[in-house]
Parts: sequence; C-alpha cells; structure tokens
Amino acid sequence: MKLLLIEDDALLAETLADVLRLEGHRVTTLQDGREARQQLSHADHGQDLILLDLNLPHCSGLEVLAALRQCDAKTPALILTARGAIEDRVKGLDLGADDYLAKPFALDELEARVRALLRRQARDASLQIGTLNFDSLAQRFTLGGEYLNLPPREQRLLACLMRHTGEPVDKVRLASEAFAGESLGDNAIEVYVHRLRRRLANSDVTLHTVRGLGYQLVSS
Amino acid sequence: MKLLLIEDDALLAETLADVLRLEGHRVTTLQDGREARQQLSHADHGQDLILLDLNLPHCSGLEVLAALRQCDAKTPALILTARGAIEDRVKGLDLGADDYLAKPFALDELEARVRALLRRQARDASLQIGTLNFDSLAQRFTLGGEYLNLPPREQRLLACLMRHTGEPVDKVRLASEAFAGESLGDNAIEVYVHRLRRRLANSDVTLHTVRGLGYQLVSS
DNA sequence: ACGTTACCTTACAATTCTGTAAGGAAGAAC
DNA sequence: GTTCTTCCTTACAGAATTGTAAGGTAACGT
Repeated sequence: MKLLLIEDDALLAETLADVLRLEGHRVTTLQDGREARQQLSHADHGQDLILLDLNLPHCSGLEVLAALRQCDAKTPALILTARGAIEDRVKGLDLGADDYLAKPFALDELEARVRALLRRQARDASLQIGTLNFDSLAQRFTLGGEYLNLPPREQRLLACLMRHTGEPVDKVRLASEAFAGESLGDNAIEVYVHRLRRRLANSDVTLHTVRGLGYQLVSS
Repeated sequence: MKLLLIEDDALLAETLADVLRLEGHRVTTLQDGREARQQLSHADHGQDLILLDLNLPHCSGLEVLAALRQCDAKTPALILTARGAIEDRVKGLDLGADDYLAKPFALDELEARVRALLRRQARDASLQIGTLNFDSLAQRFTLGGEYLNLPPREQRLLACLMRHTGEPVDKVRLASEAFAGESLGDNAIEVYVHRLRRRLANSDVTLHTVRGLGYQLVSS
C-alpha cells in the first residue's frame, strides 16, 4: 500500500516511515504544507492513505486536508496532532479526516490505526490480483479482460478469497464468511476449490493451498 | 441514525445518550455485556453505529466486538476505553473496531467521531428497499432477514434494479448494465423479470413495470 | 517407515438454471 | 371498436450447478 506521510519534524518522519515500511508499505514523506497541498489537489495522487500532521510550515494541515477533500472524498486521512488540541481534532474530523492520533503516541497504536483504515478502504476498492479483477459495482469478475461467469457458490468463494488477498483463509472462515447461513457438505469447500481452480487454469492467478492454514490467491 | 450504546456506568450512559439524542440520533443503551453479545450476534440488529465500552460485566467488550464481526463486518463500532489501556485499543482495532475514544473525553470529540463514522458509513451504504437488502461486502441479498439465493442472471438483474432504486430501468439499459457482454435471448429479460417476481412474492417489495420505460422496484 | 491427517480428484444423480418458443393479456394508437 | 405493440405466463428440453460419496495423494508427526 502507498502511504503519504506529511510531517515537518524530519526525525519523527523518518522513524514513522521506517516503522510503516516494516509493515510492508511504500511510504513517501513531505515536510512542507504548501507542497503537500499542491500534490494532493488533483484526484489521481495515487496514495492509499494520507498521514497528516496539523502543524506544518507554510500551510496548515487543515488547509491541506480541505484541499484533499475538495477533489477526493475517498482516500482516508489520518491526522497527527499534539495532545490536548481537541479543537483541532474536532475540526479535522469534521473536515473529512477519518481518524486522528494524539502525539505522543505508541507505535503499536499507529500501526493498528493504519491497518484499520487500510482494511476499511480495501472493502470498497475494486479488488484486483494479477489479471483477475472483481468490480464491486457491477458485481462481476473479469479475467484477462474477459467476463468470468461463476456459479453463486464459486463466486462467493472467490470474492472472499480476493477480499483477503495475501493471507490464507481457512475453511472455517470461508464457511462463515462466504457461506454464512448455508448448509455445507462435508468436503464441499474442497470441491468448490477444485472447481474454481479448473476455471483459473491457464491464467496468471493460482489458488494455493497453505497446509493447515487455508487457501490463498497469488498472482504468478 | 440508530445508535447502540453499551456502557455499564448508568450515569455516564445517560449523559452520552442525551448528548447524542440532541444531535438527532435514536439511542438505545445496554449495560450488560452478555446481553449485548446476544443482541449483536445476528446480522440484522438494525443499528447504524455501535458505541462499546470495553469494561463490561459478564462479557468483555472485546468478546462483544468479536461476536459482532462474526456476523456483520459492516456496522462501524466505536470503542470507549480507559486512558492508557493502549493494548486493549490496539486489540480492539485489529478485531475490527473502527475507532476508539479514551476516557475521559470531551463531548465535542465524541460528537465529531460519531459524525465521522456515520458519514463514512453513508458512503458505502448497502442498498436497501423495504426489507430487501443488498450487502455489497458479502455480495448477498437478504429479504426479511433471510438470505436470498439467486441464480447469477437474476442476481445481476436485481442488483442493477436496486442500484437505480426509484427510477425505471428499461430493457436496453438492463441488457447493457446487468448483462454486458452476454448474449441475451429475445424475451430473456421478460422471463428473468417473471422469475424474480415469483421470488419476491409475499414480500414488501414489488417489481413494477412502467410501460415503455422499463421496470422499477418499489416497496409497498 | 508407519499411521494420521489434510487435502485432492473423480464420478454420478438430483436439482436448478437457462434459452426458446408459443399463446395470452393489457395498454396505446388509430 | 380494431390493430399494434408491449409485456406476461407457461412449458419443456438442454445445460449447468450442487451435494455426496468414495478412493487417491501428499505432507506431517512420531
């Protein structure tokens, strides 16, 4: 995931960026408010999450946020603010921030909040892995540009796996997430997996089994 | 908006509930953890936002949260927790909470956070008409609380109609939006409509035909 | 190596979905 | 009214999906 960190304290910025990189994200940092505003004032800035300090040189964080929300209501923004500045936080949330963190904060907490925001964002984005795409608006899969018509059970299975791209999903979880409220035969999921694999053959997407942990989609 | 406040301190609960009611929300309160878990462990609890104290009698707030997320990944949950219990907050966020507030907190801040969560929720609102609901996360329909399993063609037809709730959708549009890239028989859509109607019979949702303009969902 | 467990594959019958066609009903236009 | 058009309903055969069972394979622990 691509994160943009806007923070004028260079030391803090580097520390945070490192922590987030360890979590597997690509992090860009900016020190200057005006620059940030410029970069965020067109819709395709390409970021998945903005971390924004409110106290910036040249242009306050609130202004940056306002500029961001003017052209992009979707990308989540997490505000970093000095403890006690409640007013600012309230203003920030009402301006369209999704969350804030009061300095000083525990790094664990930062990570947890970033995870929470990215998880939520992942819910609405159209899911993609390799040439396999799930358009959440049209409710349809495409594979290599072609529509992929799946029976309901396989569709739910695949959608669930795509929602958890990168991590293996075990059968119990699949049963409760993808087939909630439906009766499932003994080895039903294994059979669905098998049938899905047949459809995904000759594509760049493979349904790996992670023994003991579940199934996982990977693009080769 | 309907809020559920789960907080064992009766005095605090009433204060908060009053504040939120002043903002125009309908607030229900619960004191007991076990009761809360029970009420939230089926998907159609009907709440728009859960405010959850972690320190509850009989059943911890984290358990309540886990039970909620088991059957409903959608409804935002805001955790209320004692200041300093960072561990709990991190756990809560990773369990699927959307936000937390450390006690004691300013009422302004509570209001701002509730607004932020409800605003966000409105963005990815699930489609609803009468008791018919389309959960865009789970990719599933429910009708009167029951899952409604539809064949792919009927599912696309219904999803398309729900996306245009209120306006009639004509056959050409249905063909291109719901069945893009698929060959359609002469009167195929009429047949699908007929089959869908059979399934929606005995519900509060009707599929009206607006002669010359298309089909339209209405809740009676 | 052995047994155990988890997972794979296959096959088949039962069910459900799909396309097509044909005839009927209802509204609009004349 | 009549005619035309649009939409409804029904039925049926072909196709696809689903549940189930049975036997196979591969990884794992001891």
